[in-house]
Amino acid sequence: MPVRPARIQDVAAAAGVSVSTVSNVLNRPERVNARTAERVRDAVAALDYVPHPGAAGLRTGHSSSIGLVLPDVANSFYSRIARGAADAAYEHGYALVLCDSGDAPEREQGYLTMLVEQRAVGVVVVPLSADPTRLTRLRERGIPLVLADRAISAQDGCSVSVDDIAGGRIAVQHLLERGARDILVVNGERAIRQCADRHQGARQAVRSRREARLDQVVAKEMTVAYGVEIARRLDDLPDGVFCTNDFLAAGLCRGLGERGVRIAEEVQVVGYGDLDIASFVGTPLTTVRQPVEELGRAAVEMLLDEVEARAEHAHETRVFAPDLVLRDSTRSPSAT
Amino acid sequence: MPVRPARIQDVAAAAGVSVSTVSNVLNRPERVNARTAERVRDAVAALDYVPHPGAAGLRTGHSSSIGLVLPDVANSFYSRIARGAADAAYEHGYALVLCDSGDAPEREQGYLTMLVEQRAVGVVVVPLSADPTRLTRLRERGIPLVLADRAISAQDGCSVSVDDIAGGRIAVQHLLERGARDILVVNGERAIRQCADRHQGARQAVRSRREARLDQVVAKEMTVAYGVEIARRLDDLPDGVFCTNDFLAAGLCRGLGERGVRIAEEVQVVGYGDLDIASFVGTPLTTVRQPVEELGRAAVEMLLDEVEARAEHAHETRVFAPDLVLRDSTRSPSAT
DNA sequence: CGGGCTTCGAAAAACGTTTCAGGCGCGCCC
DNA sequence: GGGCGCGCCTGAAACGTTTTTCGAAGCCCG
Repeated sequence: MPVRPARIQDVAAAAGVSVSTVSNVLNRPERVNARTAERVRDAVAALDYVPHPGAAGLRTGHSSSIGLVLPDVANSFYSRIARGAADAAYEHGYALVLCDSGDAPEREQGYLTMLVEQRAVGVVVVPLSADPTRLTRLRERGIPLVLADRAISAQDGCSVSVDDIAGGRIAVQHLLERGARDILVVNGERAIRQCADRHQGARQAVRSRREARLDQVVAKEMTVAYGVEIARRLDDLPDGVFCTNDFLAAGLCRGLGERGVRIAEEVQVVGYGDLDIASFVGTPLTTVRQPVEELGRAAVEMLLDEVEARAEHAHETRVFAPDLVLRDSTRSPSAT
Repeated sequence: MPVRPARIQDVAAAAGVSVSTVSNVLNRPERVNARTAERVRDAVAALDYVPHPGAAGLRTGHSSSIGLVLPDVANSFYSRIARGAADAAYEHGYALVLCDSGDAPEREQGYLTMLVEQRAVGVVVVPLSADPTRLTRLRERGIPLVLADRAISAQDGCSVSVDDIAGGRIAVQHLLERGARDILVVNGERAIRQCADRHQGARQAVRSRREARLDQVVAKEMTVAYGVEIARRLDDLPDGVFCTNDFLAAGLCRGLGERGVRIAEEVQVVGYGDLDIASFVGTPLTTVRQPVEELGRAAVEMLLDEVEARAEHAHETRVFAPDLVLRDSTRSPSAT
């Protein structure tokens, strides 16, 4: 039986005080006498009163929900972002509205206008395209915006991302430390920013060692199948391979396995992303781990800082450092 | 420069009509003359007016957000549910509030009260525990509830789930059809409802073939590692194995591989879940696919039916049928 | 030509809060 | 003893809609 929920007025009546006193007890307890406050709180409990944030928001102009727009929650990278964002939002008492644009720009747009309608207090976006003009509507409306996994010009808002250059660098540095000198980068399309960056990091690492050389082969898609294919076609074997994605790495290892090549002993392999597959695969992959949950969490926190500090908030571009997870694919059995 | 958004009043002024007319144009266009309507719409466009659903909700009593409470978005099963739910919510114009309880009952509870506060129009819950008493608060408030992946007594609300008994049955039926007669079920803890159900399905399938027999071994955890372990310990080989989870299946295949057993030819293996790993693994796994996105989508749709139909809505328990994805682990190379 | 009906549009109340401007009583100080 | 300040509380307006009630035209038909 859906009972009509108690309103603040009912509480006021029950406690024998005015509506505004109840409101004060709830929002600025210091303004009200301890004894009265207690009476009010008793009434709240007795009536099981829950405030109506919608009505409050109407008055204050603030809602208590923030938007999270991303291309596909079913993709583990994004769902990890969502996880971190949800955690942070929960801790700060905000509701997180999940907007899955499903790789469709018009849907991304639709979500943005929905968030404008809802008067979302701010939005975290993992944008579909590099072109940020779509986001101007938010900006016009004065809704704070944090971009994730993509840079934004500093005057327009905050952004969070993972340092892919550093990721490429530590991957290849590790290969170098483990003695590899003839290193191959198995990369995705260079048009993808992440791929270009990771390659650039790899080059940086190699540059510090005179005797090392770096090659690159580009896979059309970053899938296991293409990894296998590339392994089959390899003419002379490198002694270290850096795959810019774990799928490629997994495929490469399998392909090399088919050729009788021993991973780690003959060819050391480093992947990227620390996807589930990296640890499940025949020889578990050494790989670059990205603090993705942190990304989501930080995005929300920067957003809320902007929301709450308003005036003295300075836009910030926060870049997270990836690290390396050591597994068997770069650890020959002889080693400890 | 955060411009104060246009209100309905501004639109009315601009169009030279009253506030109520604007409202009517927006909500019940049939009530207003086409010419006036057009003028109003022009004004709306000119002022870039977006209605404030919070204010509307205040008046109508309905909000336009629905809650999705689940244990962990980063888990692919749940994130797929979220995907389906987000799709459905978007199509119906509702905002989906993501509530990740992170396996913590008190947090689940916290989210539920938050949803009550927000006057969510309804909630889809994938509950942490089988005990549904926690959900009574929602019920008391008259907030419709749909349970996902867990049954609910029909008078209390709708629920959606996947038929695990059928899943076990088709898995083992397939093994039988492919000639297996000595079948092993590699299962998880029998306390887990899914595991018990899948095993029951397996038994049903075997019962239809007199000459077939079914064994079971229980893994402490449903991980790749335990799968490997079980394969190593196996005394006499079955000719068909049904693993109630793809991780176990992947591990089992690897373990059997180590022993020189040829998958598919000597032992046919079926997994469960169609996780990413199933297709990436050395011999791609035949596995039971669950229509998880559909689950999420259906949950939201049933919820909205209850919300919108109210009186004539009948609670429903919808059970989805899984199907089989055929891959190499049950297809000997000789076969087509 | 007039009456009733239809069609449109307007005015105003209501939704549940917050907040601002006071107001009331009490104690303190002179 | 009176004025003043302070602590505590109240009344009322405002937030942006929807919806109900009602009035004003215009039309058809007799």
